[in-house]
Amino acid sequence: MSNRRDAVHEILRQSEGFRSAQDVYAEMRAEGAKIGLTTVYRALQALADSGHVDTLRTDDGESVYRACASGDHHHHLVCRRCGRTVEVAGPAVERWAEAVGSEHGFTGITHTVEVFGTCASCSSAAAKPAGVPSRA
Amino acid sequence: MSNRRDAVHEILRQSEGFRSAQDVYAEMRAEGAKIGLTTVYRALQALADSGHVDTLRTDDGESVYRACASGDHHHHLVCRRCGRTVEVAGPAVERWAEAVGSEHGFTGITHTVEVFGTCASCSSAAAKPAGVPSRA
DNA sequence: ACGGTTTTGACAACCGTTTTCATTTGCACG
DNA sequence: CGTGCAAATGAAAACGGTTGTCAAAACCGT
Ligand SMILES: [Zn+2]
Ligand SMILES: [Zn+2]
Ligand SMILES: [Zn+2]
Ligand SMILES: [Zn+2]
Repeated sequence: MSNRRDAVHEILRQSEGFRSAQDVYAEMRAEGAKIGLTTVYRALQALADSGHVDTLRTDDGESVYRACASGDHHHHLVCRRCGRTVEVAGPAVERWAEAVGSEHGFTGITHTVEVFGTCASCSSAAAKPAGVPSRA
Repeated sequence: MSNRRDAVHEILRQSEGFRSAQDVYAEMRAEGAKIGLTTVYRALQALADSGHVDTLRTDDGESVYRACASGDHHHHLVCRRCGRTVEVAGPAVERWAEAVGSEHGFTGITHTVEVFGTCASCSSAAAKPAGVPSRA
């Protein structure tokens, strides 16, 4: 439908990790795109609602978004340094969550699972000189 | 050390689920306690830093806190209706997170895991008349 | 071209949280 | 008891991400 929406989606597709709304907005403006911050927020929300992008909250309360390859339910292993993210499936976790829920009489179980760490290139860069910039 | 800090801690101890800073502040004022919102925020942060309370972010970005019985690492199964929370251990999840991390060359693995659902009393109350208030 | 609908975006309002900073409190020492 | 000093407190202002407002702009079928 919306041209803007696709533009935002495209930015996410070209990104390696999760991006914030302001982040995406800044990049689009830098590229000369004529778009408003409000529209970026709306696009991201729409994409998230329609399940086209995954979203999560950073520790400091910022919402970040990512266009994931898999449309199926999955989780994320994200580098806390550079943001690089890999999608991971966790059948074991899915079962565990379901089990622990019903075990206590809870229904309609959902869960949030995120794994953080320092990726190989970042941890090797850390030991030596200054590393590559951040965000991919 | 601080008298205020303990007072805040106490409120959390008496609570069944996670509470927000403003939430705690409101209750303390209602009880006639003379305390400022700033201090509540500081107390909660200190308690969280020292590991005396667990904290997590709600979907709408609010930080909430809870005084948990177990000092060991654990996760939470929280009723999305009334907020009632039960602490759950998940050795399987711990292992899985660690495995999936190192599998991809990540180090210093940490993780966030929360399980949500509707508790037994809430789901039975939902089917019939109007339910009990919220928060405990 | 034309009315009606949808989308857009500059700007202001929101709201939880953090900072600031002047005041109060707690405590050791004389 | 004073006095001095450092930590704690809290009212109010600043912050920052997000959402709401509303008038202008882009679309679209006719
Ligand atoms: Zn994903
Ligand atoms: Zn899952
Ligand atoms: Zn806990
Ligand atoms: Zn764990």
